[in-house]
Amino acid sequence: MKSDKLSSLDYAQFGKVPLFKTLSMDAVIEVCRAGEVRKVDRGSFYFIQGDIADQMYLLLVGRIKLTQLNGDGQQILLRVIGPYSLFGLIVMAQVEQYPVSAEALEDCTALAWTQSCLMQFVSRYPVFALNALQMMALYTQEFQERLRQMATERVENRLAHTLLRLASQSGKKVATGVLIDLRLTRKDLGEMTGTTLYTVSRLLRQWENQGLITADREHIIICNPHGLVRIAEG
Amino acid sequence: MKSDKLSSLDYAQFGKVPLFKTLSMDAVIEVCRAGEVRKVDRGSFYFIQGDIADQMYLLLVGRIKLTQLNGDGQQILLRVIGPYSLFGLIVMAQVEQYPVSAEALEDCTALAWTQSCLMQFVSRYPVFALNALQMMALYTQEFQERLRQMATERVENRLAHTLLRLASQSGKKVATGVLIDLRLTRKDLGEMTGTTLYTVSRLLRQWENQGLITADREHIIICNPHGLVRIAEG
DNA sequence: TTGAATTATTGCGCAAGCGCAAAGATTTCG
DNA sequence: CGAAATCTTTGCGCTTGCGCAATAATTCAA
Repeated sequence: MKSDKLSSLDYAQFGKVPLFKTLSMDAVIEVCRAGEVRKVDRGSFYFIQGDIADQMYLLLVGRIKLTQLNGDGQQILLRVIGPYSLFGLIVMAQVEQYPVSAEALEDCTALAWTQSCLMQFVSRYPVFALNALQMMALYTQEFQERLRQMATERVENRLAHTLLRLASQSGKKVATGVLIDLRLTRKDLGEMTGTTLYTVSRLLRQWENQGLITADREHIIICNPHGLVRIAEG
Repeated sequence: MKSDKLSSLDYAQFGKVPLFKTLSMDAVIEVCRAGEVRKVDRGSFYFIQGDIADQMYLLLVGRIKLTQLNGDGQQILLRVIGPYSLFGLIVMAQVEQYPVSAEALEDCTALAWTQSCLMQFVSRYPVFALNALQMMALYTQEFQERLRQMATERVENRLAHTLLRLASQSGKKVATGVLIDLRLTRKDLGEMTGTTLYTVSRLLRQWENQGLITADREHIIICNPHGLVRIAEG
């Protein structure tokens, strides 16, 4: 991992990061100046599940995949994030180890802060801790909800929910619908939904035949969101 | 729900609540004095999923079941808590609505604080927010883990995990093993594990025949934790 | 450009576990 | 105490969706 000091960046974007909410622009600039720039090549990891949790990151360029392994090598994909998203937030909660792995899907650039650095900012700007709490609460809610879906809903409902969530988190409007441009494989979608790549392939094909989506190899376009919602809701 | 002011209680116990970690005993007493005592009968609710989230609670007496519903009335059981556990922590994160329901399994007594009251304590004792963040991070981790288990493991593994988790959270040592004394029904266990009461019944019976557990109607005793771990790990 | 690697599709058989039904056990409450 | 309610067990048939295998399509790298 190469590292550097931050030189000149578009500070306007930083203000929109939820962790910095209600901070003055001066404070935001001060915080960002204190971060180290860290670059990681495609396929490499910012951290691996079980590593000592010592740094929190703000992604500037690229895409990151957050995954969790179990004992026998099976993994689930928890989320895929893009620029101006935080990862490793757990560091603010003073947890010992990262509970997930963060893999660069493309060549990535991120800002990194150490735990002690973050704690200094917390004592100077107390709203920092409350913002972090708010973000963590949203994660808890999301995972509770996904857990409930996993426990009570069938694969087709869950996959439809996954597509809709991805579309709302990072979908782009195009002529024929909403494009999910995350280069997710059938295996990735299976790991997000709790099923196999075979079942994902069969369902996507079926929905494509029904005109609900266009499932090109890596670009999925949702043509009929309403129809997909009906499937998601059972 | 009847309510009252706190009169005389065993303050020593309050010090052990994780949210109050590193607070002076004087501060703990001040915080607890500010809470209102709220009693709820067995079968009633402190709050229901979707209610405006206006109060955080510290359970003093009884047991509370936290559940989440989905659209068609199916529910999952997220956790069962006992005395000196917090619930409704989400209020500190300034989230609009409770994402779960809190049902009294027995006649219960709890201390309740309003959001504005909590925010005052946060500004006076900044470590409050960090402690809340830490607790919320532990929840996130637990739900991530349960999500992964739900997605990748089979029912028998998950049920064994559930029993082991319950034993470690609230098990009591008895002559023949570790007693889980939460009066959980087969349906409750099914809702925690993501399966049906039938499958729970069959598995418990099977494990009882193998001498791993004693599954009385409402008391489950784990006689052979090691054997159960082997099942949990596959 | 060509061969290797990765990803997607689809047929097929099978196992896990769902869920109805019926009977029995235990608890609750008037 | 006795009736109603709740909880548990177990047989049985059936559905979901897993997962191997073979093939095809696409991408990557040299």
